[in-house]
Amino acid sequence: MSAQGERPLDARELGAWRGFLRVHARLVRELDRELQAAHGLQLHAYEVLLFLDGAPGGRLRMSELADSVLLSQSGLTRLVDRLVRDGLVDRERCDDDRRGLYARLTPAGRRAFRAARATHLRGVRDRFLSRFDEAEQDALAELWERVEPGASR
Amino acid sequence: MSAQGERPLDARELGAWRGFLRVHARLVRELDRELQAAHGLQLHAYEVLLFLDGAPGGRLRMSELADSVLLSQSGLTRLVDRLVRDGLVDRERCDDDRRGLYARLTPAGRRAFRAARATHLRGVRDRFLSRFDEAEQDALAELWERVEPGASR
DNA sequence: GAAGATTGACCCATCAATCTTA
DNA sequence: TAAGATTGATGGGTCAATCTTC
Repeated sequence: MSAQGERPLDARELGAWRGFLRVHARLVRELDRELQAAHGLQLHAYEVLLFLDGAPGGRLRMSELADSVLLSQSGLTRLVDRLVRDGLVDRERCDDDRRGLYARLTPAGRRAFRAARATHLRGVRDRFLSRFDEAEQDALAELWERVEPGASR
Repeated sequence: MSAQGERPLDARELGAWRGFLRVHARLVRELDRELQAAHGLQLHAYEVLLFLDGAPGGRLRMSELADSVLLSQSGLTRLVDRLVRDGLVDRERCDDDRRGLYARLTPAGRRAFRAARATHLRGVRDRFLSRFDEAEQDALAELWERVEPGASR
């Protein structure tokens, strides 16, 4: 592996690596704009709502959310600030551990998420998933697992 | 495709899509930190140097660079500002079209790139490419092409 | 003292407007 | 009038420091 470090990427390696970067950059940009245009929601905001929607009582601790969303703890705090400002989420002190806070979906947040979901699912399927058959989707997930165990969970 | 939009992602789709997002988020963060720690270079800055290093005369028009790097035109201007400030790049007016500017690698920029390259190549291979055999790398590149023609070029 | 969460300072990226040359 | 590039305003993200509760 030593001198390997010096050899530039060959065409095959470039295709696998740069392709990954380019596809990610374009897809995320497009999905973000699409969500923003249709529902005034950022992609990260959508993900927060998604996890809250799936959680019992529509609420989750800030620290749990931070683990799910691809964002730092403080980044999540700022994002939830905006969601609270927009009335999609509110905060609730934990009863058992008064250091902790829940972020909780409001009825308006639930509606916003449900509306945005159709747009987003269509976007992800049209631009990404529809390009692969089932075996290829499984293969991709398996590759992600190899790079980062738990990534596709 | 219509009602499809409403059906949440199944386990297979989730694995392929969320895995992609998670792996990208972690990899880019780690590679960026690594480059920053070892050479004071940001990942985007590395890419600029990479393209300049490969260009004849070590220089490229700003607009050409913006097409290669995953960055907006103005984002590139700011980044090159910083590289100029750090002495790794300088700017040169085009002779034939005086609206245009070249960004050109300085000797220090060339040295910085060569030094950073070993670190970065090792990082990309260790964390990503080494997880796949040659056939899998080809397969990945082919999948990226399907999502975005030219992505792996 | 450590964990959960927020805040202040700062960096980086984008959009729309602008300036210059073609 | 359009193309190449930069700039001002703004939004969003991170780190390190801080506050509160365990």
